[in-house]
Amino acid sequence: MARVSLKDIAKEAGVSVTTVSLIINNKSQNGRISAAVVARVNKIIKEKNFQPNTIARSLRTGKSTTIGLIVEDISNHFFATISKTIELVANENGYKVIYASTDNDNQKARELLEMMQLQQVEGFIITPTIGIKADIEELIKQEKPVVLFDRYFPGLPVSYVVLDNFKGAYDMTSHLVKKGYKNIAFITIASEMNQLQQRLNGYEQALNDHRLANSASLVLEFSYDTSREDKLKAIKTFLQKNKKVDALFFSTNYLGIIGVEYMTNNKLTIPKDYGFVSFDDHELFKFLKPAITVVAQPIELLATEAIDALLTLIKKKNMGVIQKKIPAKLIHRASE
Amino acid sequence: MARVSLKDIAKEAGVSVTTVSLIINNKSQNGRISAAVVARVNKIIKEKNFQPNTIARSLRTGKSTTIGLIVEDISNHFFATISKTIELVANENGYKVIYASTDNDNQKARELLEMMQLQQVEGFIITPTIGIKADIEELIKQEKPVVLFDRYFPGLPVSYVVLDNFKGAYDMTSHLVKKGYKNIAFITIASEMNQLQQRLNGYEQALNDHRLANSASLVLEFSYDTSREDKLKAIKTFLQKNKKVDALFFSTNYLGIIGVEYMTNNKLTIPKDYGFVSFDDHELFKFLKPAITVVAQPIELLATEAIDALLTLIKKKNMGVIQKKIPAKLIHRASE
DNA sequence: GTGAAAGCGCTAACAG
DNA sequence: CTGTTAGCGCTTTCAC
Repeated sequence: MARVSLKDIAKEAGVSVTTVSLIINNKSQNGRISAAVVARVNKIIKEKNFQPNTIARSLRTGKSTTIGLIVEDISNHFFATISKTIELVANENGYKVIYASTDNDNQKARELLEMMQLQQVEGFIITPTIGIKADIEELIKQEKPVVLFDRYFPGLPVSYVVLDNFKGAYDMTSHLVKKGYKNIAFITIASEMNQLQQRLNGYEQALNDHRLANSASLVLEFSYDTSREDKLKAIKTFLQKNKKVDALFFSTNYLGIIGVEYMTNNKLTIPKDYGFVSFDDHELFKFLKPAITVVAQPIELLATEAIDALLTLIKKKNMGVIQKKIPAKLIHRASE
Repeated sequence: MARVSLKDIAKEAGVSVTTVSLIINNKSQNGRISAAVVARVNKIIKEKNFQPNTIARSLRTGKSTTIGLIVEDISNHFFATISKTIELVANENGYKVIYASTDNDNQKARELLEMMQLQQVEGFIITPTIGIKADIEELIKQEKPVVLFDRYFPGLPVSYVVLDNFKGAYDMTSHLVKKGYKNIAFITIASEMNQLQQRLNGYEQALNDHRLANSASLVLEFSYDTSREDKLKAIKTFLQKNKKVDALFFSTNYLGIIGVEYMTNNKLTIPKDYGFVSFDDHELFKFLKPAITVVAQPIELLATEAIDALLTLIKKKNMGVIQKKIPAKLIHRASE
């Protein structure tokens, strides 16, 4: 059951390899090849179960029909779901996807980029780490199709598909204000990554627009590597110092989960003691009683926008720049 | 900045392509090439930033250094985590991985298999659906390295790495018996998939061995597509009919979660009203008060065993069969 | 309408 | 120690 090659088919059919190649690539159109030959060749292809060798074809055409997907962490629900959609759409369009996780490590990100270029991927979808800006610029210079995902480098003329973090935080904060909360605390991570920064901005802007005091003390910032226990303690201290706080807005779901833990530990109830909302949805938030109101990312949409953008970049060689901010979705439940 | 080829390097260095090829493949060993030449060529390679074209190499050698990973659903935490480890180990060994999800659909599984063969993957790790047994057999006949994952076809001489579901359920049930529970209910899905079947078997065997009545009525079986609401109702009916039940053993985590919901809805407390354990761990189980005791899958271990198995199958052409059942891990928390 | 032949970039006999 | 050369399987130009 050795692999049959195009040549075998040609021999069997008594035609040249050219003819067979034209037929399998549907270039037999405009009457180039006689219908009879097409039929005969196709029959033999079926019989012998011939499948063109993708690698040879790639070598010849210079296209690998492979795209590279680099995410922060594929084992994370958000990225896993994203990947699934991307893979699906890519497959539908005849592309394979090879993927890898950076774990937010610049060095690893760079290595992965290199590995994928070696593999001659035709384009990239990348969740960039802070340190690979230069590498991305290099990619662009080489006219490789690239779309950044989840975060981007403001100012860089590179395509991206990200959530509109500012507006998401802005809307949720406004919602809280309208509900009557007067002292909304924002609990976040101090991060160079612009998504979190923009969530903070959205929160502050909303407070300003509603003429509520935007005292810095209502923002609690952790550093990235603060332990769970320390966060719990910090929340306690923060809340004891700021007794007027009546609502808690967590900037990510894993922070929100710690918040939930704080509430249970201290026998506090939602929303009686504090209005409680979080950025990013999570299984747990739906499950809790009361369920937690969140500003959620439209995961499917983000994924299709990203892969669509990449596919159009690959198709049209004119290398435009596609930059999209996708609106977040407020999901009202019962925690505020 | 056009790609430089091996030929360019050879010309630049004033040597033949063979020499360069030998050098980049580290076959310059046993004194074949003079150290001086090696140094010179390497220098030029660095300068020109030459990277061998993987596709050409694949075409020539017949090896794609790509493996295919087919899981049930990459957006599921279990498979996502598995994938991450597999990808990591594969990369370390110079392999790329292309992946896809079957969503438990036979047709889709078959298409993915075909797509990946087209891509000339060197081996497969597959979470099989019920209906692709024949396709797997075909793969084996063609001597393609294959390792089945998570489930397998008993009797088929195909490599696999799966959890020891029987023993996991057996041990948990025994543990419950030893704790003094007399009427342990087992809540599961009626499925053709042998993992769940074996969990049930483990439960029943343990009861028999401990000479506890194994009346069929202590097993509650849902069909795969029963809705959440219907499951909740069915649990209620079941428990009303079987008042003596004192412990609940759920056969998967998503069933366990519904179980938790049932408990909260009905103001039942764990473990006072019912001892409560589940197969498969979950974020929620760790978080709850009391936290739920589970029999967990050692995810990392399963993944490394699977990729290791595949890699050794690829390496040694003698096509052995590697079949492993990995022991599950009882995680004692406070729910029983 | 169809075929001959070149060549994508690389590896590996084989020759010297 | 190093070079010549024949392909891997396919697409594509050009010729008939």
